[in-house]
Amino acid sequence: MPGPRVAHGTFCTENGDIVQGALHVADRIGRNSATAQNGQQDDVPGVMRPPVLRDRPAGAPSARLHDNIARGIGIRIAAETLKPGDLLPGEIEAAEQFSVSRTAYREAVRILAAKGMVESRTKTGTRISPRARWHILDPEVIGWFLETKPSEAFVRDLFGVRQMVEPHAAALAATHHTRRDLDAMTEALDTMARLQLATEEGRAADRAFHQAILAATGNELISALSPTVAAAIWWTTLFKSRTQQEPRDPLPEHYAVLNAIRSREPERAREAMVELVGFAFDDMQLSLSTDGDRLTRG
Amino acid sequence: MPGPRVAHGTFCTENGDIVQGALHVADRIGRNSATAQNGQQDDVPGVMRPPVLRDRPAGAPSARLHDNIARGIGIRIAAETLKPGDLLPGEIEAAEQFSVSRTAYREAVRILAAKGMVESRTKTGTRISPRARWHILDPEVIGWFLETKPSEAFVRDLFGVRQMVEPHAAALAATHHTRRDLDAMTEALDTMARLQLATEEGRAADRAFHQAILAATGNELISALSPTVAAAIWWTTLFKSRTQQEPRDPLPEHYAVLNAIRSREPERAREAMVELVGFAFDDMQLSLSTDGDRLTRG
DNA sequence: GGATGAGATTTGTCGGACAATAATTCCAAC
DNA sequence: GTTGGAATTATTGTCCGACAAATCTCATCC
Repeated sequence: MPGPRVAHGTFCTENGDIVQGALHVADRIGRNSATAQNGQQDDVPGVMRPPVLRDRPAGAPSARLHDNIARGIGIRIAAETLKPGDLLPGEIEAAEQFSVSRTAYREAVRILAAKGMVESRTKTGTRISPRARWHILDPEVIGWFLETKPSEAFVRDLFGVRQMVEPHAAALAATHHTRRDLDAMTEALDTMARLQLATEEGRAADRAFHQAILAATGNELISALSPTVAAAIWWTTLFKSRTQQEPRDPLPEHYAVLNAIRSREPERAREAMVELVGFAFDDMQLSLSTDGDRLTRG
Repeated sequence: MPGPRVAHGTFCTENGDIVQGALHVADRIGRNSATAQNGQQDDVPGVMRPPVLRDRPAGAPSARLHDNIARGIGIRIAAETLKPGDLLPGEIEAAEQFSVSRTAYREAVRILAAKGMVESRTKTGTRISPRARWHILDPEVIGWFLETKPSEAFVRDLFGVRQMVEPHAAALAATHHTRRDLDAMTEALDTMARLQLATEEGRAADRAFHQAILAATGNELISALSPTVAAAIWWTTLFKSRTQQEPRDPLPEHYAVLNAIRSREPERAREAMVELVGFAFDDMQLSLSTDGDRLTRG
């Protein structure tokens, strides 16, 4: 084998860049001892707290090796530490870097492949797929994008989806909603009013409100966009509460939407939602312009 | 172990239903001999031809065991042969039914889990997730749904997405499109005009046209809805060409959209697309009402 | 110069083993 | 009888080592 082989413990990008030790997920400090230490925080450099896009109730099965590895690689792909076209190390070497068996590493790769982010071929190896193939609407993938500081373009795209989806969904919800849907919206909005957006619970209620609207469309495909919408909301509300000293009260717009839906007026619901998303869009742009790169601070 | 144990070669649903031998994917007739026989058709009962939602050029890596198994189970879930809450057999038993190793079967399960369709827990086993958790916008999942006769509700939901996405996208494309985008749209439409929708190539050009519009929005999240839109188009055009003796010429609406986008008139593009989707919606409902259950015929 | 074949490298698959986890059962104590 | 807790046990999670299959590379031959 001629030519200088890449040193152990490194990832090699297509351009020849070397990512030093970029890939080691929470070394499993002695697999026999220390079962009690539930290391929640996987230390990925420069990440924000994991967004709660989907509430896993109690038994969080996130302790599985392959899930953690898939997440670790997925975040690095989202953060463009690993770029499309880059080749991952061979399975034996990669497994060693993560200190896991080849089996576990392979299952992680299967997860990433299922999300369109990598592609494996014999002899060729496993390489990062072109961005257009990523299943970027996949809840977990979106979560990985939010783990690092998302690009401005990504945040704008997220809001592009909101602007497209939510007014339409509000109109549909106005005509299609059931009693149960309305209850969910009402309860979510009441909790949001009670707890405000300063608390994580309050923000969760905000997301739940919007999710309830998508669900009320009666269209399960539209409802499947909830995580995407939630991601946009999560991002905005997080930074709004950080950057604005006196954030505008978002409740009036929300109740306007709810009331229009309750009284089954599609057009009014659409318009109210357009206005709500418009306000959120302004907040988002404010966050983008003012916040700079303070995003990664603990 | 008291009580009658489920016989070998069966899947057991939650209600106690037994699915006889429902799960055997293309038994790999002697893994040493007969490499030449590329068994393209996985024999799943009552399926239509696999839709070409994403064109895999040449090296179709579909020969992999875990992909086939994931696909087989995914289709059965989509077809509701396996229902949410149902428990899959244990890994050893399931692997035996597919005549593969536990490793290969497990990788298949990881794929399905990555798409939100199953959930594995120790001791509990692997069970089908509630429908709301399925990543139903995932291209492969949509493909699995189209493999069997989709429910009317699903087809309507697909069109609900078209009605929401495409007019908005057309308007965005009118303002955001680049020269390259316009070329792609024009070429696709010209091919469609030349080959008509009777040929698969012509239908592919139709899908390519709509995909180009989504891409021209410049929003990669909206663009990620291409497979969903394509699925709706695929379904309609397939049955329109079967059921209608003299299908209406779809080209005028298409060129109306293209011209509006080319001249950068968002509102006109939106309206033209509303009309186009409206026509398609009518065709879809016609197919649903007239075609009945002739769908699965070879 | 192009086609062809041998070799080497990488993923794909196999089989068996043990660990970790949690549902179940059973026993004991109240 | 009920409740609490410990032992049992079934199931997934992980590891290891080996071989098969595919295909890229390169040398060879026509």
